[in-house]
Amino acid sequence: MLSLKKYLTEGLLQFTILLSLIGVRVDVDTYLTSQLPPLREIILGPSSAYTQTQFHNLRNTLDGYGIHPKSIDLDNYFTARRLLSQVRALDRFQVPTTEVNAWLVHRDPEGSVSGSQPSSGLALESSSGLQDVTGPDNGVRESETEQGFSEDLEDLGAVAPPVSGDLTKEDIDLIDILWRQDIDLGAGREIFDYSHRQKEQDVDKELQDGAEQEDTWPGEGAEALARNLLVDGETGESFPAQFPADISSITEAVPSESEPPGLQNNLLSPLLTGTESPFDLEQQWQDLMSIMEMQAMEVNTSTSEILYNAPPGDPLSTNYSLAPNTPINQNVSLHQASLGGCSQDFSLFSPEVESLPVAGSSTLLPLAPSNSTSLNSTFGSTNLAGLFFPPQLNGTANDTAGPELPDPLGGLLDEAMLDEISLMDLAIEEGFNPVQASQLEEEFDSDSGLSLDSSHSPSSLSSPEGSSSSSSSSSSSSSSSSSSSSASSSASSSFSEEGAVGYSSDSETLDLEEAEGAVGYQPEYSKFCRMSYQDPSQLSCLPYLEHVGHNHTYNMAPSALDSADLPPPSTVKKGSKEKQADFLDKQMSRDEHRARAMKIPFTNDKIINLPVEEFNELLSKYQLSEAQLSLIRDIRRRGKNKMAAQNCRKRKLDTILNLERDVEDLQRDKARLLQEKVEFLRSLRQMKQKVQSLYQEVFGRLRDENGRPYSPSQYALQYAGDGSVLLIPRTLADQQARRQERKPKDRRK
DNA sequence: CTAGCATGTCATTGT
DNA sequence: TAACAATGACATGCT
Repeated sequence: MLSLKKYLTEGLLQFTILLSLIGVRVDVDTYLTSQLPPLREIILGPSSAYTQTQFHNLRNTLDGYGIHPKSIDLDNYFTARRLLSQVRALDRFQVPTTEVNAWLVHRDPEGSVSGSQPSSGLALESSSGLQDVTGPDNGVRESETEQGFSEDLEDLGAVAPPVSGDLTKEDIDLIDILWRQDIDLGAGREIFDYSHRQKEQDVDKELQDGAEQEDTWPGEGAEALARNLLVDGETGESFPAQFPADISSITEAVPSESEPPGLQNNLLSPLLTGTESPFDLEQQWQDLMSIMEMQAMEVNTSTSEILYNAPPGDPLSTNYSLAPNTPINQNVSLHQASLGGCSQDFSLFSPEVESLPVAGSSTLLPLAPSNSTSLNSTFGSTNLAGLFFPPQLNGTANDTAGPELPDPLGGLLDEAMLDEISLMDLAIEEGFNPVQASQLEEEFDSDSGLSLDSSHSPSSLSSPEGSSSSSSSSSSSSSSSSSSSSASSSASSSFSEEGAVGYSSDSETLDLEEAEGAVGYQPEYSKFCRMSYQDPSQLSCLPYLEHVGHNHTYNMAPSALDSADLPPPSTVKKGSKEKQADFLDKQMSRDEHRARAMKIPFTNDKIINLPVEEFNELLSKYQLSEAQLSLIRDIRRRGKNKMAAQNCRKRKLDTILNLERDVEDLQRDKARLLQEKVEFLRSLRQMKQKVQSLYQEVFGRLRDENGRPYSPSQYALQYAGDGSVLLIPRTLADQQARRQERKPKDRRK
């Protein structure tokens, strides 16, 4: 199936590429949607399920990773994989590459070379560069999910150098021009065809056109482009072929002049979260497209070889007018900005991203604080710094609060803020990982953001819960956590009790219930097969017990029981009877064998499940030897203990599952609380800022008896407990601040 | 052949 | 105290 899919996909893509190269535009999506639903599914993978399947299939082919044959954990497995990919999608550029490739394929025939070419190259380079930088930075990438991609990157690095000048086909000269422009701009060809290279090893044997590809790298690259157009290199996710249309329209909207260096990079970075999310890939793509369109129309400035080697802060400071409030760290390179921010920063995805269509020039802002590993630096880069840190300590004091204006609130605010920051850092260290943090920040910055509860924490995802419910279905069906175990166990135990109270038919239902509980097949099977099993052996001598069976066949497959049951004993030949007997012997437990050997006149089932009184009564009816009695007692003890062990294990499992669920709930709560905390911190920040501005305003208007303003270095406003404000000398204010600092510390001790 | 797993069994403890 | 449930520990068989 996999090979078929791959073959179809690759073949179709190749065909499309060829058509595109000769100027025929092919809208694959049309064909797929209208004619070949199966193909569409194969190639496009419209649903997340398909995406997952593709993903795993691809993974299997890429690195041989396979799913364990046991399918119990499939749900969790898929969910975990999907979640991992989601989370890690934050620091990856995958779709942009695809997008640009697609554009190239469709753009070439039109002959417009210069206009959008830089943008494509930039996008590609930025994506690859980001990937490269991201790889080592993110520990999460160590997981299997990322291995394939890392390999891709390695391949990308190891790919043969660009073979510019090897052109052998005239009809793709134009493409080569484009590519060389990209190279001039810093984008290597290998960037474009690495995915092809990677796939080439798998596919070329089937494609039979390896020679052509090797001779002409542009064709090869274009093919790779077209492949990327539809099938993602890493996850196997497929993208609708209509993207090229959108992209071409977008690129047409881009001014012919090159774009500012940071634009592409920055433009794409906010999309990272959305583009790879398998939830609604197409929708997100459209969002992406709209954003890109807006940016492309708004920004029409200079070119961009700086994209990769951009001087730190250059794009930020030169091409964009930054809002005074926006956190900008000009020491941050673009690479780091996009990457580090994704993985580590709270404010990478700040409201500016959300409002990007409105203010496209501010899209770079979120990138700024990427170097900061804590809120400390992030805050420090804002004009709030004056509030949070004493001016004398904050070298990058903001404009509003000059160094000559000491902060009277410094003592209180600083400590409070530092505590908060340390708490935040602690929270991060405690497991609220940077990705979560950044997403959390993003979320509370934008109301429309994904809910942390539903997407950020793997354990807190709603879908995983749904899938994990399969594993915990038993627990979920049995009411709440602590009571569930007892409930589930009481289900089986109650049956046994019922069976014990009233025997005869009840005991049979008891068996059936147990059997059902143990393996989950229909009780009738065991019931009947027990009877037939007993026939040939001891029941022949004790025909009146024929209707009584034992329940030690609970783990027998129903089909086997059924087949053993079906042939009527009278019509079966002796050979088959012997076989049946052997089969019976094999199916019988040790105690049953012993009981048979000891000529115990009743079944183990009775021995085990009869109430004590009836059991004793039964024993009294027969003249049994001491050995027989001992064996019967052992059988009863072992049988009861066996059921008890089963119940115990079931209970244990339920407990574990419930604990697992509780952990998930707690993690969800933790994430929610952290989110609330961030929101509180934010509001606190705003309030402090307000207070600070008010303070400055009031202080600035104060005049001494001579009409001169008070020096902020000598005087400070002191807030009294009754709400009044006093103007006191700075030294006094500092002393009071120190006292207030000490007090809480002393309390802590 | 070994590891891991499921299940049975025993010993012990608590009810 | 008898009966039994619960459970840890170990044995056994299977994959």
